[in-house]
Amino acid sequence: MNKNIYLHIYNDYSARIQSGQLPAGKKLPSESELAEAYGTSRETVRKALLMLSQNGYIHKIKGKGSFVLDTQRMNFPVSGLVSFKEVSKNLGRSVRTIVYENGCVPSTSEEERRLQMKEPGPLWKVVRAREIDGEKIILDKDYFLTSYVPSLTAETAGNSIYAYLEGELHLTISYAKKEISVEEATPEDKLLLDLHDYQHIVVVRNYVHLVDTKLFQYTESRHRLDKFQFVDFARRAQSESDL
Amino acid sequence: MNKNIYLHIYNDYSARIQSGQLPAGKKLPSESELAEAYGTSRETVRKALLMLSQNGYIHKIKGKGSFVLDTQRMNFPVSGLVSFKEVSKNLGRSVRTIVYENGCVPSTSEEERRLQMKEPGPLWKVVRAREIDGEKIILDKDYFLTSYVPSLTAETAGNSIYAYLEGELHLTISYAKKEISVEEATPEDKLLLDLHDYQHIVVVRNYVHLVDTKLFQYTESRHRLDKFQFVDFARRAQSESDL
DNA sequence: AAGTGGTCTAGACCACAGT
DNA sequence: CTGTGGTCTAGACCACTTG
Repeated sequence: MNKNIYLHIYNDYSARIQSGQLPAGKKLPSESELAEAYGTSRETVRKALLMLSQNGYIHKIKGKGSFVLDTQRMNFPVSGLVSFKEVSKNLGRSVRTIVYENGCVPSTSEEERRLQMKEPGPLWKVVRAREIDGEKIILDKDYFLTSYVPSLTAETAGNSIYAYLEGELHLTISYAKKEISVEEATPEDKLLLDLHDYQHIVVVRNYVHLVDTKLFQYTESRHRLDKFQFVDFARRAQSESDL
Repeated sequence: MNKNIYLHIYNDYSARIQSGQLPAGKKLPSESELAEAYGTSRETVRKALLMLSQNGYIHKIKGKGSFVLDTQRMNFPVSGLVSFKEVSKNLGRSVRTIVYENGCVPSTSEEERRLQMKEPGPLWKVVRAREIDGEKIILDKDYFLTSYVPSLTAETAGNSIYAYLEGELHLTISYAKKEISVEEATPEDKLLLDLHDYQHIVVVRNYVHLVDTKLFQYTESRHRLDKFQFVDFARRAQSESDL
């Protein structure tokens, strides 16, 4: 068992910090001590600590040590890909998913542009509303290239599509670009969501790429203004030329 | 000259990729080749490639190599700290800064909460509007703990505060938490910005920490709805327990 | 001076791609 | 089989912090 020791260390400490077992400000063992404790080398420990640092769990200070950050106040480090992050900020609420549409459709010109399609073709389209505490707050519109995702069952659409893509189809998602903007609410928004009198809506566009760098999914997540929140944790760049 | 070789490699390649000299899809030399070319070891090369990958410049595929990503379409990798990122999405526009307020004020209870102050005290407060193409689009409200920033000149407030903090005061910014939400426009927003008839405003709250993990600055950036855009580049997490 | 993290080395073995 | 990136090792020297 000498594989992915750094992930093991990372999981150990991220769990202990998230659970509050290690409180904010607490000093971690030194890198040498951790190396010995896990029976590994210092560089491997450093790899785990780098990840903890980049994900907002700890903070390293040269000459002093590594310290637990206040993750409670941080909510949690976002900038992630995982689908429901924006929603599940406050857990312990009743969440329900309503599937409005789930099937294969011909592409529109806008969808071709979003998915960088060279010519019109079929798309798998899923439209779902997320209901929280009895109000339909979020409209999720997902588009998949049929070459990767031939079809989705209604049951899958009602649950986590990501789990299906990775677990069943073995598609490996690699990276994504996310754009957040505010736009005028469309008639569709007003029809499918409980928008009250809001005239605008927060649009989160997600362009999802596979390991072969191919764009395979485009997702539009449309949030009611008052319920939207996005949290981002950012470290200062080390390089000068990074703008 | 054997220090920060990995930064050197990173700067070389990020520059070449941003300039378009290395086009999207181009394969980089292998890690061994790069190690020899730069007269260093493979692990050092890997450190540079990891940074390039995390900042959205390249993409690594096991068994195949490292490939340049389409950074044009990416706009640029955000999740940064640099102040004007949200604004400067489209460059080449006339941008002007109007300083409304720049001085020391007693703290309000909300400000004490934002800055985690235990008791009331003086704050350095800067209020500025950003005018783009003749319209005041963004209202920036910055608060600094006077223990770190005793004062700012009007000239500094008109330019980049960050450059002053790091260059002159030698404060090293380490990390920040950013929160994006949409709120009702205040009378102050309507007075100081060209809001048209928009009743809501996008609020970006920034909590900035120094290397000693102390929170020293709180910034509120209030954007007119229609001009707001946030772009984020996210890599898929390697760990399972990351939610 | 002792302890800490930051950087670097020169190897090694593995898993995966392509031939 | 060869070449690629992914992981790991057991050292080394440096810069910084603290006593």
